[in-house]
Amino acid sequence: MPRVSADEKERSHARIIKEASKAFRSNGLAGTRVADVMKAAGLTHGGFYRHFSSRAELLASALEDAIKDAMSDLEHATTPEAQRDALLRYVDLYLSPEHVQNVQEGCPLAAAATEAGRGDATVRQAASAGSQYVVLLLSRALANTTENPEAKAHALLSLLIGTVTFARIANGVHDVDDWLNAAKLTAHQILKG
Amino acid sequence: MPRVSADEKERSHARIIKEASKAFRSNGLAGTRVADVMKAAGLTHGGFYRHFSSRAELLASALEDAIKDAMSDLEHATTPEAQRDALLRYVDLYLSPEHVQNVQEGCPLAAAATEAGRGDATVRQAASAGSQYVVLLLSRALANTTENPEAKAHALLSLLIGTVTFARIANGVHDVDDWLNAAKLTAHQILKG
DNA sequence: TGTACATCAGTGAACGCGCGTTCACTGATGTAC
DNA sequence: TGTACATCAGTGAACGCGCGTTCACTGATGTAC
Repeated sequence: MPRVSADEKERSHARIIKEASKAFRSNGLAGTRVADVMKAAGLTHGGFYRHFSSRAELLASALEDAIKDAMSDLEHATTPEAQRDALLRYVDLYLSPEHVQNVQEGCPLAAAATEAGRGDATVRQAASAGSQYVVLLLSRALANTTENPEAKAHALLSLLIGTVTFARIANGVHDVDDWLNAAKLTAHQILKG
Repeated sequence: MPRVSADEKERSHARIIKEASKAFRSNGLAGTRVADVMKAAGLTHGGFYRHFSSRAELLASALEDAIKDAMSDLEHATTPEAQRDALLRYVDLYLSPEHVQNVQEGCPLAAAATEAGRGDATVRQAASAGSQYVVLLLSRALANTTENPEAKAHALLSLLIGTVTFARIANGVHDVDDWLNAAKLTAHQILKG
C-alpha cells in the first residue's frame, strides 16, 4: 500500500524524529541504528531516504528537536516570575533521581554532548546551536534576580550535565544521591549569588 | 620473528593500553578500533587476543590506566599544602583552553563518561570506580581547608567535566572562554566556601 | 653448559555479522486536461 | 466531475564495507634433562 498522502508523510517524518530522539538518548549517537528507528516508527528501513539524506542528518534533526522540546517550558515563560519558576522546576527536575533513571526522555545534551563534540559537522553544529539556545534561556531567567546571568547560566548548565553524567555512571554501583545532593547545594548558591 | 620475550610482551601490553587510552579520548569508546590501536602500538591486529580477551576488556583497562595516570600528581601529594597546590593546578589545567583542544591527552572521564554510563558492564565498572577514586582524591585535598569536602568534590568534578564537554562542542563555533571563565568563578567559590 | 622439545607472541588471511545505503518495484496520491 | 498519467512514500531484497574475532602458521623463547 505504498504512496501515502502528504499529510501522512509529514506524520511519518515527525514519528521518525521522535523515535530517533528517544533512541540516541538511550543508546547514544553512535548506538542509534537507522533500521531500529524506522521500525520503532512503524516503517521499514528502505523508506528512510525519502525523509533524510543521511543518518547524520537524522541525528542532527533529532538532537535539535529534542532540545527544543526539553526547553519549551522555559521558552514559553514570559513574565520574570514565570521564568524564575520555570528555572527552579528545570533545576529540580534535572537533579532528580527520575532524570538519572529515565535516560530515554531525559536531557538530550546530557545524552549526546560528548559524542557531539567529535562526530559529524552537522551534528556538532546542532549541539553547538542547541547549547547556546539553552544558555540563552537560562540567562534570561537568571537576569531577573542575579548579577552576571550569562556566566551563571554557563556554570549552572555545566554543573547539571556533569552531575547527571556521573550519577548515571554511579547508578546501580555507587550512591546516586551523593552526586545529586552536592549539585543541589552548588546550584542553589548559583541561583542566589 | 614471532615469540618475543616475556619482558617484551609486557612492554607491548603497556603500549597497547597507552595507545588505546589516547584513542578513546580522541574518538570515543565506540570509535576505538582494535586494529587501529594495535597498529599504533606497532603490532598487527592478529596478536590482540594474546593480551586481552575482548575489546571491552581493553577499553576498561585503558580507562582505568588513563584515570590513574591523570591523577598521579594529586595522588602523590602527601602534605596538606602539597594537596592544596596540586588541587589548584588540577583545576587550572582542567579549565584551560589547552585542555579543551588537546582531547587526546585530556581527562579520560570527560572523554568517556557519557558512553561509559551505557555500554558494557566491565567498562561501566571501570568508570564508576574511577570516578569514585577521583572524588576521593579531591575531597582529601579539600578536607584541609573547607567544610563538607565530599559534597564539594562531587560538585567540583561535575562542574569541570560539564564545562569541558560544552567548551569542546563550542570549540571553533562559539566562544570557548565563556564556558571556561564561568566555571572558574564557580570553581573558586567552591574552593573557598 | 649444551641439547631437544614445548610454548606461545606476533603475523596475515579469512570468517561472519551488522549496518548504512541503494535499487527495482508497487500502487495510492496528486495533477493536468 | 471524471479520466489518464506522472509522481513518489513505503517495501523488502541486495550490496558493500568495516570491524571484532578466529585460525593456521612461524620461529624465537623458555624449560627440562
